[in-house]
Amino acid sequence: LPEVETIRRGLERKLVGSTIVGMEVFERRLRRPLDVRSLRSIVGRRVVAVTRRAKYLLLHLGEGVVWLLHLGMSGSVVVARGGGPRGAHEHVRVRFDPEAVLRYSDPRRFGLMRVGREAELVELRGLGVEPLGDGLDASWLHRRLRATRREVKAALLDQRVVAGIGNIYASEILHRAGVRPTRRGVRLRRCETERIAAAIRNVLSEAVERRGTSFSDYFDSDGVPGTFQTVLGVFDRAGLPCPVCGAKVKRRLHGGRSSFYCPACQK
DNA sequence: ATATGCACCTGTGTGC
DNA sequence: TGCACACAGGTGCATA
Repeated sequence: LPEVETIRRGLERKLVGSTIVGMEVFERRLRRPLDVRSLRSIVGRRVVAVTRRAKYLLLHLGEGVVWLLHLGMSGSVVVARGGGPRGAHEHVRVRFDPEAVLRYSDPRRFGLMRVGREAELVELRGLGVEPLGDGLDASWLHRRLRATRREVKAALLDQRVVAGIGNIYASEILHRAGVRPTRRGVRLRRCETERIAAAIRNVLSEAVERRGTSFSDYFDSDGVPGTFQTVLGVFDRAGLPCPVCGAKVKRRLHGGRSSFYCPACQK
């Protein structure tokens, strides 16, 4: 979410008020094949607003038409003045007036791009509350987490509960809250769910301020990396000391995804 | 409801 | 240098 929000702000600044004047599709095989005809239908429309829902970007084009983008694991969107040759994994290029070029690249092709009416975008159905909005109230989160026997890390990654927490931030949030990723929701105490609720807001808003976490692929719509990787407490730090207590950070796999935690700070 | 595994892809790092 | 393997920021589906 912090990465997507950073890109949203860049697109808002650069594209609101601009008109789409051209589109080239180089590769249609994303997670779902691109529907080139409906994509091309946005040529001639103007960007009215750029919003975000969970990890989806919505470019509002007037009359209820929305251009929906998801960056998957490795996607990027860069907006610049000029074009240049096609990038190695550049799949779509869109030209705007006044002069701007948006380049959508995605090496792993797990991303998504489609056009539709907002109410009809099935991808947005069933998403949970926005973690930086008003919906994330501590009492509500307590009830939701206590209502499940799942591990709390799995519950935080479930986009139907809180929409937008990814694997980096799930580990960071639980470290900040002092709760092990393997704890069952139903076993959490009130004070713990309160700390989790506060950590969700604090970790995500700090990561937004730092313009996201950059390891290798991610950069914003100016091509600039984020800086949250410099303040990570546990993520990708297996064997290194916990910055809070100095104990060695551990890594474990559940369901094919890594969790990182401090065995001393997190109970 | 939940857990698990796998599928979709390419790139990178590691150990041999 | 080549090779095999594990793993990577996400989501969706099939199966128990």
